Amino acid sequence: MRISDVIEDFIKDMLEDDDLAIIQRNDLAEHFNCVPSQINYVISTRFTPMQGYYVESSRGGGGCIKIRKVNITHSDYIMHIINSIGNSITAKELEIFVKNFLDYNIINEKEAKLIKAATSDKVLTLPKETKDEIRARIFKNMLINLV
Amino acid sequence: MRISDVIEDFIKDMLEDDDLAIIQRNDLAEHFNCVPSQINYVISTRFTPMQGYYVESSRGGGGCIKIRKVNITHSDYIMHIINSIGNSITAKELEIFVKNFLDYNIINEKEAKLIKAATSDKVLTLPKETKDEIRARIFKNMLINLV
DNA sequence: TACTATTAAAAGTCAAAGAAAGTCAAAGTC
DNA sequence: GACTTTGACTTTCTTTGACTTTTAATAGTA
Repeated sequence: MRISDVIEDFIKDMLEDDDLAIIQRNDLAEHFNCVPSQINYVISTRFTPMQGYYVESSRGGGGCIKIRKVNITHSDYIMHIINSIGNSITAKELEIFVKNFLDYNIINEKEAKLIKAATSDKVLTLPKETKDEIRARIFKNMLINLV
Repeated sequence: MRISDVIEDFIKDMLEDDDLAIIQRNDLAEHFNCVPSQINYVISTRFTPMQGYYVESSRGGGGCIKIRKVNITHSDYIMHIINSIGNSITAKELEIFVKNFLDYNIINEKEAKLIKAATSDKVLTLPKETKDEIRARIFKNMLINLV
């Protein structure tokens, strides 16, 4: 079994007990006898937002990595939408999605406002193509966090 | 838990009871078994005016440090923050603001998540400078929509 | 008593050392 | 060829401590 898989399982076991796993990168690396950056590798390949995890970390003395499992419930619809969005989206297209979410009570008015605020054309002062790409990234990431 | 966090919590607990906390640097340092300048570090990173605190101090015999929590309305607070943000902000700086909004119940967990999701480094795949600028624009626009 | 000088008790500053985590590309595996 | 492992190097944040500055308290003096 690959070391990455072992570490993955270890963290997932932690998340069984509690839906917040707090690890210290160096300790964990030492525990599994691997280099610290291996932990980064595991996290970046197995604990991505798309896979339903939310990761935070802090450096410096006492620093650590916090991994949360985001609860997947009425999320199938959202996941479906996320998957259907390519790597680029216009403000108009996005608005239609948001309207649908509102209709289906997946989000409330305030959340709708926030999404539009974060993705509006006014705010993303970038060349057209980059703009639509960044907008897609922002939108998807916000949606994942609504799951 | 880091000693800085413990001290931060200790002072914030004091501020729960009364919105003026008076401490003596050396006593506090001794109480937490750290060097006195650690207290300065905590104050300068966690009790800044930007974070809604007002700090006064006096030296010499009987000297002390007084920390006040400044209480303004939510919308004033948000406007104040918006005005204080330049045209560029890092993810870390933004996170501190969001943490404070949460502490003051200006936003809820879900909204905090949305803000972070929309402004995270991972999402804004742009050169450092542009990234911080776009982040500031997104953040401000989201905040305006919270007022 | 009032005024000055001294002392000691605070708090402030700043940079070095230490403790994490992050990045990225080369090397290794399957 | 794609995924994994490794390690050197970077960045960020915290802790520590030596040194500085300010000022209340106290002692000394006219």
